[in-house]
Amino acid sequence: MREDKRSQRQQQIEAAAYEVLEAKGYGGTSMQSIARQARASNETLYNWYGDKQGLFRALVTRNAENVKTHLEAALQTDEDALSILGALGPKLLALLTGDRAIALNRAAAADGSGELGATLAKAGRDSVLPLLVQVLQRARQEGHLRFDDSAEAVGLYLDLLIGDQQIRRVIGQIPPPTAEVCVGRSNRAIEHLCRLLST
Amino acid sequence: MREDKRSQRQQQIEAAAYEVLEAKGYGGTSMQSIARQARASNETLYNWYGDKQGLFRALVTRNAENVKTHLEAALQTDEDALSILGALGPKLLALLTGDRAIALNRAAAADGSGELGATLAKAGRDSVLPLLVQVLQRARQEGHLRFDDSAEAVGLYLDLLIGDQQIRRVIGQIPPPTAEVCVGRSNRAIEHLCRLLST
DNA sequence: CAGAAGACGTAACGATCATTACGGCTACAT
DNA sequence: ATGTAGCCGTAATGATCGTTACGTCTTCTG
Repeated sequence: MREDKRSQRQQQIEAAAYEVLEAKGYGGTSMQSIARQARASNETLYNWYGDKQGLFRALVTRNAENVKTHLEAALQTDEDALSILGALGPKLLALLTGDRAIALNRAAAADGSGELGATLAKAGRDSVLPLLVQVLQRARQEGHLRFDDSAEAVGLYLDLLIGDQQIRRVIGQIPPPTAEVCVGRSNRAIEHLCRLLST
Repeated sequence: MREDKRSQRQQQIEAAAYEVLEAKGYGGTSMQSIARQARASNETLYNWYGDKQGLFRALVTRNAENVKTHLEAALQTDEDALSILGALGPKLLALLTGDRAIALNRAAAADGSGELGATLAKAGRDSVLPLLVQVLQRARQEGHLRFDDSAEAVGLYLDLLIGDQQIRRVIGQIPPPTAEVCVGRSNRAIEHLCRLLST
């Protein structure tokens, strides 16, 4: 129960960090502002996360876990592989272009050392890609797709699904996509993928 | 000749800004470090650009002009539209994922106000898109492509050509693509575009 | 050649930030 | 109950940054 309270408090702190981050950007987010927003102490933040990068590293890894969990849940069906993709796509796109993920990408972009970016990539892409490979290979097994290189097929799918939506979100050019837009892009991606990887 | 020297000096200062920016990231780039790198005075920087955002706004707009100029040059041929696209694609991809453009995108991501991002989008995408629309419509006129919505066709082309290369570059996940990679992605994009927009 | 304009180097000012430190308070353990 | 560990609020430290100011020097103008 001691651990319970602590993990609950950490969630509050990390939620506060997201609030400040989404409102002020990475440069405008100070440890003191996070502490103030969470009604926590500066000392606690440093005791728990070490330093500022440590806090954001925690945000990145926890967010990646969330994404992976959501996607794995969508995978636990016995449906047709393309149907799985139809459910997975909008969710993945919404997660990758949501306020949280975009805020983290902005933080990684602002981080000169590149460590946050590496963490973001390792925790995010490297955990999502295998799941997609699984789905596409299942689609191939079911005869819906034909390809030799799994990585290339996944890359093509991601290009079609995500495209430049993430970078445009990161520089503030477009608002978060609506659920309808996510579904639309996902359907378009599947349709095009089938057309390109059939014969 | 007075203007000559000044514009030359501005180029040196902006080159110095890029050097610091690419080395230290937006957060780590101070006006004083730029002045030091350019062996210029702080006062000069502020007299010429107003403030820090003004300097980066100048970088963004000048870079966009460069991109537009390069692409318009590639357009001034009488070749087949798809051949033009074959020459345009690698160049566009190389420009959008080059060190300069990526550094600017990082700056826009770190800028809390979103003004840099808006400038980057307006000067970049809004000036490049019409050129691509022109090429694709020419390809349609020549019978190579079939589509109703020009904007959608260009969007599809950009998704296939650029995909998530820009965002992955921005967070430091991948190095600048080689010329061969640019040509490869461009050819793949054209091939897929033809397959998707033919019948 | 005299004078003005502008650029340079340096320094200063006020603000903010990451990080550390400290005294008071709460909650759990013994 | 009493002690203790951990958290809160506040503040201090040292550094950096954006921005402004100033005296000097170069360079062009008349």
